[in-house]
Amino acid sequence: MGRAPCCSKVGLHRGPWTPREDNLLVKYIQAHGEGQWRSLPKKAGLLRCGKSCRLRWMNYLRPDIKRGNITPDEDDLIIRLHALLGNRWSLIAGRLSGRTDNEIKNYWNTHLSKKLRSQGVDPNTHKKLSELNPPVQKLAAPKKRIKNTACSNHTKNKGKKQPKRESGLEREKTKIHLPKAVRVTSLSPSRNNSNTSFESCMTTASISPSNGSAGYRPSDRDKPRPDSDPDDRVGFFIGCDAVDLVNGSFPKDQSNVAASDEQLEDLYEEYLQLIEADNHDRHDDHAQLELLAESLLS
DNA sequence: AAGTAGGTCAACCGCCAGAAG
DNA sequence: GCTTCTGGCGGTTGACCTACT
Repeated sequence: MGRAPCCSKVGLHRGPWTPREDNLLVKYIQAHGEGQWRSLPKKAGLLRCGKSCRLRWMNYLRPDIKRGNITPDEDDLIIRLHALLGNRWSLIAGRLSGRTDNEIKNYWNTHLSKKLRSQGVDPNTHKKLSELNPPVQKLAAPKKRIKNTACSNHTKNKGKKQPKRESGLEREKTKIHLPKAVRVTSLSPSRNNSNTSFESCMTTASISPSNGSAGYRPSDRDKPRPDSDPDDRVGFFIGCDAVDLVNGSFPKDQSNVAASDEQLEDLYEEYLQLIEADNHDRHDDHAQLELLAESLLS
């Protein structure tokens, strides 16, 4: 059955988003919530494909997104999750609060795979290259550039397909710093449910610890993959992440759970402790991660 | 200073599963 | 039960950036 394109591309804007478009999208979602992506552009006054709007929101404009500054702990977690889950970027991103699958995927492709190669590890199999095919090691890319990663992501609007480069000031304008939020309501129990409004996301925004790294898990991403068990709804909150990593199990019914701010902060603390403990006890955690992977993939 | 090669990452594409009609 | 629609995912692209020559 042929599938109609998600939208007619005729007359629609493509390429990098302008600050104005971002603004329109954010304002619309603030007012009406996420969802209904197909009709959203028209209602919001955007000449964009709904899919493009969704992507822009999910990967860039969402208030709970943490951009750049991927910590060594996150590095390590990504590598180990990749070893267990493979290229299941959304699942991996789901274990890292505020990170998007796109960011993780890009980060993997541009940094981590090279890092692994330079360590003599095949990024696909996570096995020693020497065990697989010794000559391949020469593929390890030499680090030529010293990059200021502190602002590598969100301070640059590296417009794609832009006819002309924006000035530094102009680029800066597209940087949108919205308060981080923690979503505690499940998205889209049904397609017509627009209760997952921006407001509902924002009402719990204050629970993020001041370091700004706690928070929301992209709930939709937790939707079981087609090839995974229906019960594999992974942790809905970052706190659940901690629980998951520690126990290798998930709360049975998360869909309607709304943790209190205090609970979430506690759970986040637990998460941080886990990361710290991880440095001391990799073997135990690896076993826990394997349990996690099994539960995700079974 | 100019040219080049390679890195980065936002955005796009095609496909799929599940919901809705 | 079938068709269509919608949202989501992973892979890929390509404009832009920047270190190097």
